[in-house]
Amino acid sequence: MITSTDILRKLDFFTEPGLKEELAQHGQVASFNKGDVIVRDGQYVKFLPIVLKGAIRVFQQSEDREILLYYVRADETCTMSLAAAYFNNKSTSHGVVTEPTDVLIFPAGMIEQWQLKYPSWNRYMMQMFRTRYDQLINSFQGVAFENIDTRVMDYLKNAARKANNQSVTLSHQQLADELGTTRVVVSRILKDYEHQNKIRLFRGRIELLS
Amino acid sequence: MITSTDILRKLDFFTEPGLKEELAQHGQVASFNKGDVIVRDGQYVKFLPIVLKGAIRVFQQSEDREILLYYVRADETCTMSLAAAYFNNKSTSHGVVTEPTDVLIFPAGMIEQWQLKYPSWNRYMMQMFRTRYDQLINSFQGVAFENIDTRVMDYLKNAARKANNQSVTLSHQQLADELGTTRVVVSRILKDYEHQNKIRLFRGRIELLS
DNA sequence: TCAGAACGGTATCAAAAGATACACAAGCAA
DNA sequence: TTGCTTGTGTATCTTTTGATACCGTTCTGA
Repeated sequence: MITSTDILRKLDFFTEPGLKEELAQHGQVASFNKGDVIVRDGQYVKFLPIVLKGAIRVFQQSEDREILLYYVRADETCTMSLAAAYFNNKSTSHGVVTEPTDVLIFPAGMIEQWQLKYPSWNRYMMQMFRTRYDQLINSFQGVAFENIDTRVMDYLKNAARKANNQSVTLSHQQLADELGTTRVVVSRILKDYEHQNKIRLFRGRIELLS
Repeated sequence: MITSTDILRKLDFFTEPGLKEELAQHGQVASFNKGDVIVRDGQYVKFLPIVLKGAIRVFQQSEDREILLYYVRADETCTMSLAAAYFNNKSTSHGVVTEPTDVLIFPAGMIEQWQLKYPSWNRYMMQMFRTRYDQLINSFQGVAFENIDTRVMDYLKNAARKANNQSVTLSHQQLADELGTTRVVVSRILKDYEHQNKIRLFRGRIELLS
């Protein structure tokens, strides 16, 4: 079980003691399992989450297509929720937990109060907005200018680097979803890469060579 | 000539008298002409601009391609500059004036101070971040899921609506740049639309019918 | 152990969009 | 006027990607 002491130790980029106290006081820890839906399109956002452990996949959906915005990982918050909560708007995206996840949630109203009191809170928000925006630009650049084979390889290398492991556990379908294309296309490209000895394919797993 | 009184009257979503005073005190009005470069990739951002009149085109460039992020128009600020200024980073994008433009600029350092003093300043920043992010998602959706012919028509309708005019002054090349494609493709599509009696083409001008 | 789901391989076809090339017209400056 | 630049029309060809269909394999739960 996570205690408030843990929280204070963990979120140490919040430097003001007062802010830490408020985080512990107004915040509540909630745990979720893979598949749990944290935010839904059309729902009002009353609480802002900061992920302590795990990951939330945030995406938008329109008919059959979906567009991946970002993952919220440890120490991060969801800027879509932040904006929606701040303006008391409905969410325009979905947030789904992809692995066992602990989240610190607190009432939307705190956001505005903390802005006026705690510089490190402002830094945090600015940092989050900037990171998300950069990420989105990156994805955009990818979709606009790179061929899918390149994007597949970029994704794999990135995933391998993050996991610190040459082996990426992922099905072709999942990979297709991440890149906004179809399974057949991904399978085709992966097979090519395998023939070029750049990767090796297993069921549900892709291994990077070199 | 724009006076400080003008500024106070214009930016009336800044509700605190103190903030208005500071805007007038620390801010300077600068005028630019079409083609002037306000921000350059790689440059440090020491001043934050708020556009009073006109428009700045903000985009990123990589080799031959460019990606349009947004236009900064009256009452708006450039979130890329805002983030860069706040963190004392170099800019990663270009800002070019596309029509005669007046800008209120003030030192980057004010941003953090105002966050702690003026709620309406915080609202303003949040609003800008949200708007830019939504716009980028929209463009992304377009590029990812719409065919170019649809995007061309969307762009034209949008431009016509904004200008409150069925006639859009724009060359095929410019339109191609906005959409991140090539002139030939745009010409082809426009010709099709003309044959379908949806538009009429002139040199440097496109007229929407219906 | 058996059925069904999830996973992956592959072939065929079609559509979308980029690349290239060339022609001509309109506008502009010397 | 002449020559240069900008804008536009159009044809041809190729590449990339998506759509569809069908197959076998592996895994999992009843």
